[in-house]
Parts: sequence; structure tokens; C-alpha cells
Amino acid sequence: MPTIQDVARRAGVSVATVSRVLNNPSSVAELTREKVKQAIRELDYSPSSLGRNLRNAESRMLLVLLPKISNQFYLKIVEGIEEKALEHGYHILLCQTHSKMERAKVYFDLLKNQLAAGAITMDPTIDHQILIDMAKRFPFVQCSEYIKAENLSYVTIDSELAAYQVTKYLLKQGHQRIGLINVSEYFLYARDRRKGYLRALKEFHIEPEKDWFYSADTVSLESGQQAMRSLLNKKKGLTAVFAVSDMLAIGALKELNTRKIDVPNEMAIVGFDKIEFTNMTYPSLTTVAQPMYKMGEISVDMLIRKIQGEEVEDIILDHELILREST
Amino acid sequence: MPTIQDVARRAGVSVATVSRVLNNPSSVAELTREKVKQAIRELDYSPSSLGRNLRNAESRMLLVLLPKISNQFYLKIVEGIEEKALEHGYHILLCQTHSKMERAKVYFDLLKNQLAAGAITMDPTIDHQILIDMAKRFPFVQCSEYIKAENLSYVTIDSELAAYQVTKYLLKQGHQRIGLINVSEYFLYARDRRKGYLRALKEFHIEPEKDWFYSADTVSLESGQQAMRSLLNKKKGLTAVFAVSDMLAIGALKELNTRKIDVPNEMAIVGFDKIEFTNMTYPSLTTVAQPMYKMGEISVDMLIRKIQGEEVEDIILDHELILREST
DNA sequence: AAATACAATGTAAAGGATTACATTCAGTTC
DNA sequence: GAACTGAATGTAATCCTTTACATTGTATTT
Repeated sequence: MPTIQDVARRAGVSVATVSRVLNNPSSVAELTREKVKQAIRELDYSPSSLGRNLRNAESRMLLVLLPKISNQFYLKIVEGIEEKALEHGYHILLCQTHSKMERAKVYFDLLKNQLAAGAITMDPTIDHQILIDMAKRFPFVQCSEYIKAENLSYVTIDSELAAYQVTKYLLKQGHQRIGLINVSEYFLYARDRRKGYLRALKEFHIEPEKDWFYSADTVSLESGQQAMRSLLNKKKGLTAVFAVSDMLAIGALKELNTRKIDVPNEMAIVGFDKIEFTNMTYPSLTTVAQPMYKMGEISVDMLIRKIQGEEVEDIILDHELILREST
Repeated sequence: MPTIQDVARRAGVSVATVSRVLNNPSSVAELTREKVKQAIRELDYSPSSLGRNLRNAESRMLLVLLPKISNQFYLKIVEGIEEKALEHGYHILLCQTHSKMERAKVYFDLLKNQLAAGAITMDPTIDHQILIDMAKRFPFVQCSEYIKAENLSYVTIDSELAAYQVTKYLLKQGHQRIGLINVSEYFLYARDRRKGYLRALKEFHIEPEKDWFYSADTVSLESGQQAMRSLLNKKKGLTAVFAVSDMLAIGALKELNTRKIDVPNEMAIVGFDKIEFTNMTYPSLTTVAQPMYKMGEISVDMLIRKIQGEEVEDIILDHELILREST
């Protein structure tokens, strides 16, 4: 690999001049500039990022932390992140934690080692205290799930409101017994979505029964299926179910299909997120659209502004109820 | 951020000793070692990867090139890659090319800049000549789709055989008119799968008609839907369709559902890949399982061995026909 | 023509780590 | 006790780039 020295020698100038051609071309005379460029072409030289990063004490990598990439919800966000990052000349390090803290620590080390300049976390399972400590030392942005703390910015939607609207919509459709497939209430969005759901029920003077609730231990298709199975086995005459994630809803829908339960006539179902597949299920799934791509983009913008030392404000984006065949 | 200098000063030793404690502990006396470790703890020091990488002229990043992460097929592979990479102490840079060459070039620069140590490409759209040139200079492994060339190792499955088996299975089920939803034959896997399909038909003395073929321009759910729409509109009495990707098959299935065409009785359908969602469609999808996770793992093993200068052999893994409700 | 200004370029230090080579010193041998 | 050995540690060069500061030389001013 040629170095800047090689280029300098070939062009008959000093390394400083080559560096200037690279970083501040207007400061070197037209003629010299051409000579240098010529040498660069001839040697097919590209500056070593290693040297450059060391000297500038910077890195153009962003950590993207998520539990598991197989949850479609994260995909669109990651696409938005990657696109925007590239625009800013950054690259992303994909980090699946599998909800294990030791794994997250491995990735946090990348920040300590100065390999990554900052992090976007979408992993709600990360230990709060550790997250807070890390955010004191490094630029952090939370995407979707968040906790409130100093330096811990976030971009998200109003989960409580969305859940309220979804539930209200079901109630208006005449549903009286509406199940809830939730996840661990350790997560803020789980708490918020339950709150919204309860608020709507209360408004309609409906007292939910214990059997209407199911708490999935992972956000996966299988968990959704399991959830519906469990709800159905309790035979409480539910006529609609609200799942707090499309992954769960799709799994639940599969169970209904398998049992030949007519959707939406015998049982309506609503998901959350609007992942791509919700349009391909049978019937297609009513859901709440989160602006995932945009969330990704905004996360990057926020993070890069933080890296550059600017102050940023938390952002709550709009969601949208997508009515389709499953209700 | 504390540096090795700070640690040395605090421990009252030279930087060389600190470095030795870090990299070759047995070469320093017990007592000194403890002093240094103590200082490291007190300062919460972690060695800067920037300095380390520069000095060692190495990087522990692997490029992972794929067209678009939203094709589920790549997900499981990426999971395998990430897991295995981590095991070896490497991290992965996720690179979506969106099938655009200029985008691939941006990522290739990471190799030239010495930020990445090697690349795993799953992108069949990358210009062959450029790929060949890059592989001369940097460690490359192709996963799934591949071209044959010096230094361009690959891990894949036998697409021709798999397609042959799928088609034969359909024929044995009594299907006489079997459609093929393919993608651009610029891709080897597309050519191979068509070959296998044709070989099976030939064995059963069936001459396929022109109207049985559809070539999708992207591998997406919508393309699959569009494909089935197109095939159905030609009204050629097909009783089965083989889609070369689950994404296409799921889209096609959606179209059948929408038109209330009974699957598998009126129309059978087979996909390829065994992505997660194929088990959640209605009816569940018959498909060919590719060992994606394993492919990912093996790619990493191969790549790291190449990085270390070893010779590696190409690998063809086994596939498996997964019979489900759609046939 | 001397003094000054400024554009263009060069020299060398810095950034953080690793490591070949040099040095120190305690222990062994004769 | 002199000579030697080898373990433990230190010194300084190196990786590649950027940039403050120094230098050169030409153009402008008085």
C-alpha cells in the first residue's frame, strides 16, 4: 500500500503539500496540485484512515445497538440510519445484543477504544445505570425505546396515545372484550401502550379482566402464536386483540388462521409498527405506522450533532393508524 | 481519555512495560504487573484501538456487503456472520449497496483505507470486473451468490440441484403446468435454478411454455405479487408455481389469497430460502431451506483464514426441501 | 532600493500503541 | 571476586497522517 510519503516522493514535494492537496486544495498552487494529483492517481493512493483517525482523534463509525436484527421493526430504522450516516460520511457498526448485557459491554468497549464516535441504541434491555454512565462519557441517542436521563436524548413516538387510539377504534367498532398481547413492562413502551389501552377502555366504562392480558417474553412470531393460543384457551370470548408489536400480531394471526377462526369477523386483530409483512398477511393487518425510516434518519442527525458538541432536543414523531382487513 | 503514558506515569514504569502487561503479561514481574493493573483500573484505561491498529497495521472490521437488508434472506446470514465474527474478535460493518455500484465503491474504499480487513459479499449485482480486481488486493469471500475467479472464494448451495428437486417434487404430485417466478439471469443462482427446473421438466417430458415464466426485476414482496398477477392474467392453467425466493413466493401467495384462489388445491406454490415468515403465511409455505446461519458462520471462518494468509477451499452446503401446506 | 507582505512550500512534532534493541542488576560459575 | 548469564525493564523508532511554525521567494509599497 502506498503511503503519503510515496506520493510526496513521486510528486517531488513534501508530505505536507500532499496532505494539503487532500484536505485543503485551495492552499496549494494549481501546478503543484496537479503534480500531486497525478502521483496519487499513478500510485492509486488512498489515505490510511488509521493514520488519519489517530491524528485527528476521531472515528467515523457509529454504533447501532439492537436486540436482534430478526425483528423486522428494526430493519427500516437501520436502513434510515445507514442512509443518513453515509450522507454524513459515517459508517455503522451493527451490534446485536441478544438482550445480553455482556454482549452490550463488548460493544461499549468500541466507544472506550475510540473506534466508534457515538451510539444509537434501540435496545430496551440494556441496564439503565450502565447506559446512564456511558451517556455521560459518550454521545448517545435512544431510538424508539428510551429512558429519561441527562445526556440521553431520544427520538420516539407517543406510544400511549397510539395505543389509546387503536383501542378506541376497536371499541367504536363495537368490540367489548379486547385482549392485549404485551411484552415485559420493564420496557417503557410496554407500560405506555398498556396505559393507552386502559385509558380507552375506561372511557367506555369497560373493566378489563385478568384473562385478557398476555405478556410475551420475547418479541417474536412464535411468541405471538403462543400468546394467541393462550388467550384462546382461556375462552373468555374476546372479539379483538391488540398486540403491541407486529411480530406478535402476525404470530397471533397465524394461530387464528390455523384454527380457522375468521378474521376479522370472529376475531379482530391489530398490530403495531407497520413492518413490511403486515401487508402480506391474510388478511392484511391493521396496525400503527411508526415512521421508522425517519426515526433512523433523525437519530443519526441528532447523534452527529451531539458528536460535534451541539445541544439537541428530544423528538416525538407522529404515528398513524393504518386500517386494513384484520379489523 | 487516559493514554498508555498516563498509566505508565501512575504506575511508575515505562510505556513498554504497560504495553507488555497488556499483550504479554508473563514477560513482566508479578509485582510490577500488579502495579500496572492497579493503575489501569484506577484510570479506567482502555487501549486506543486507533493507536493499536495503526501500529499493527491491522483492523478488526469486516465488510458485509448486501443489496438490501429488507430481504429477510440476508438476515439469518448476517446473524451468523456477526456471531462468528465476534467470536474471533472482529466487528462487522453493514453495507447496503441498494444494488448501486457507486455505493459499493464507497464501501470498497474502506478496504483501501485499511479500515476493514476483508469483505463478505452477498451482493450479486456488483460489477464482476471490479470484484475480481478488488479480490486481488483484499481478502474476499462470496456468500450464496458467486462468480468463479482467482481469490474469490465462495460458500453456497447447489441451486441447480435444489431447483431440480423442488420441480420434480411438484411433478410427482401430479402438476403438469408449473410456472417459474425468477429474477434477472444476470445472477448465477437465477440461471442455476432455471436449469434445475428445466431439467426436471425434461425428465417428465414436459415442454414449458413461454407464458410460464416471469422475471422479477427486484426481489421483494411486491414483485412477487406482481409476478403472480401477471402469470394469472395470462390464464394458462398453471397449477403450481416455483418462486426462486421466499420473498417472491410470499408476495405471490398474497395475490392468490386476495383472489380467493385456494392454495394448494387450485394452485400450489413453492419458495426458496426458508426465511422466518414462511412459517407464518397462510397456508405455510413449502420451500427450500438454505443453511443461512451456517453460511454466515462459514463465510467468516473462511475470510479470517484468508486474512491470516491461509488458503481456503470453496464450500457447497446442503439444502433441504421443507414440505408444508402450500403444496 | 530597502522594507514589507504574502503566497507557497517545507520541517518536524504530535497522536497512542508496539517492539527491537539497549541497559541494568541479581544470581551463578569457576 | 571477576566474568558471565538471563530476567526485567527502559529507550526510542515506527506506523501514517495532519498541522503549527519556519522558511523561501516574489510582489508591492514607499
